[in-house]
Amino acid sequence: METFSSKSSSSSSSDDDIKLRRGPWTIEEDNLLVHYITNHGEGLKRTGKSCRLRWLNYLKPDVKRGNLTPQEQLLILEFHSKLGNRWSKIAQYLPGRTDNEIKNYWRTRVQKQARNLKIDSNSAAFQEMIRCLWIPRLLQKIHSSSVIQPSIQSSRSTPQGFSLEKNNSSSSRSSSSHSSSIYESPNIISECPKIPREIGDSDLNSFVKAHFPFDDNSYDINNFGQLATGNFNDVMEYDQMIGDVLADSFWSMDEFFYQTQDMSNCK
DNA sequence: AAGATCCTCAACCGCTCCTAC
DNA sequence: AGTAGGAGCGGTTGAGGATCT
Repeated sequence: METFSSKSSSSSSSDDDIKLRRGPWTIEEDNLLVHYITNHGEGLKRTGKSCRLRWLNYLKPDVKRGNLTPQEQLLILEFHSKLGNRWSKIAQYLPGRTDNEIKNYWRTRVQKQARNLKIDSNSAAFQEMIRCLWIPRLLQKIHSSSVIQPSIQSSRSTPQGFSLEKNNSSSSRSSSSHSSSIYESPNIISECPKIPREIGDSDLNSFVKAHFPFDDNSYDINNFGQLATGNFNDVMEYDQMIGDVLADSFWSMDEFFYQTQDMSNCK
């Protein structure tokens, strides 16, 4: 009897995955293994576990390298809010990205911002900040790059049919049977508090306290930057003003802080 | 220029779950 | 039903590169 496991690996779970064989080894498999060891030797002084990890996280041909795109960052934020620290689950929605990579991104980028703000990254307040500040900015960034490079489209899809790229056509979006909530997210912008353009640090302090009631009020408003010197409907205008300095594929909240500081300098 | 500090990310650890026997 | 072993997962570590002083 031969059995197959449909249990997904950390890096992939699409329907066309090669099914892992389980159960007793067949003569053919034994011969294949003997042939392989005869030709290549036992070789490495590594455990199977270590080899597996090296393959999945680094050597596998479809592993993507390089910085996460704004789209990918958006997906991570979105799915983390739904799934929590279930990295392998989140990785299923980012083809070519490993659970390890996503986990590292969350710890080194997202949690870093929470530390800067002196708030708990698991707190409702931080989640709200991501929803109201970070995600809308990523959406604006994605939108502005799709204007610059409208040809960027991909048929690549995630296990549940989420398109990784923003669909420029509202009609085609509405025709999809799997419309992703992520790209409905621009509504977040209107749902979230508008931050007055002309606002001093002390006013900003009050504003943030009013709209983002942190558990710990000792957050450092200086690290929050001049974040609130405009509202988010102005971001595209700002992007045009400073040129396409964000044309590269990576964008982080750090840059967000720097940009907003620059923006206030330009006034 | 050099030492200190920070940051990133690949790899390891230990636990849980699943499967074969 | 119980046990052993392997796979997969999330948390953590540490080497090495980057940046700061």
